[in-house]
Amino acid sequence: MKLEQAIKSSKFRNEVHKAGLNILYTAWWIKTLMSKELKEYGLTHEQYNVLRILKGRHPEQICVKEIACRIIEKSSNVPRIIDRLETKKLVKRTSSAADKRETVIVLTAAGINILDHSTHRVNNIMDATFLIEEKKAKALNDILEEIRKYEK
Amino acid sequence: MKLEQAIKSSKFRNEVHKAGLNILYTAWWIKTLMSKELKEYGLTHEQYNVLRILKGRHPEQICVKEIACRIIEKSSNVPRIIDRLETKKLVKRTSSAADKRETVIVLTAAGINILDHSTHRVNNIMDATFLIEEKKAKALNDILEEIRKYEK
DNA sequence: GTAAATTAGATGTATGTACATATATTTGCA
DNA sequence: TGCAAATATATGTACATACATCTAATTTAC
Repeated sequence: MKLEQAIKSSKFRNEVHKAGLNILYTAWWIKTLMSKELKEYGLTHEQYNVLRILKGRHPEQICVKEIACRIIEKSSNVPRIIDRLETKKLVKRTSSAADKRETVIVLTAAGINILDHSTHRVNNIMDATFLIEEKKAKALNDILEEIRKYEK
Repeated sequence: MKLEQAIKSSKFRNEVHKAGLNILYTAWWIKTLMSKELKEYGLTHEQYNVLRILKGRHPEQICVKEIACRIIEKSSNVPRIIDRLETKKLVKRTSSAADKRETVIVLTAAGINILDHSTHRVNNIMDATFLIEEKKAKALNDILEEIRKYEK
């Protein structure tokens, strides 16, 4: 869908301004698409993101800070997301022996299981919806990274 | 900044998968950038978005449903955002005479004033940061709209 | 002409974001 | 060595999101 239709507006200062809004709208659209698939597993998009990060290092335990620096939305409150994953017994939280300030987290068997199934579903929906050539995806990645070139 | 650095990960299924994460990360980055500027005016990104929509039709009054269909994040709870704008006396809320189910909203003088100043600031920061050619922005817009082609 | 269905908006709840502050632990240096 | 600064995480608060439910008003359908 064209952005003009999606937000019922056609007044943009220029293509660059439109691009900003288009990125925000597309991000909302992707999150909504993923969240619909994750709902069946009782997971939110953010909980899924944390589980994926844990999977990347499994069976190693990783600390809260390390999850925080890998998460997409940097201002997420990681301890709170872990609270909910712990309640659902998808992760186990332990105080680190090496540094008692740290809390280390590890996936449980149930966590691995739910992640495997939900990842399969999420990948399928994305592959079926995100229908662009690798070449265009590469061009998109290059432009996004050029935009963020002066990131502080 | 490269996405690999931003999320400390370099394992993507393919360029298309990376593009999805890159869009999500860039959207977070843009919102954070804008929110920093808006903070000075005591506005959140979402409140700003609603004020902009009202400005687009000013001095006409528009109803809650119409704001909702123009907003970027479609699942926003518009009545609640309006609550906060009303408390700050930036908008006025009235029951519609034509259809008493509707609530119509209009910007106050204070609302117009704060919007003018904050828009100036937001546009400046975006122009100074989003440094890409119109041509590339156009290419970006085309690819994003191709991704959303099969939007339900 | 009235009852049922639809629509607009308000409100409730769980979760997340953004940011400030508190607590415990570790580090670094005088 | 001892104490201030830094670090890791937890917790508190205001606001937003996602979604369900409720109420009032309007439309429709018979």
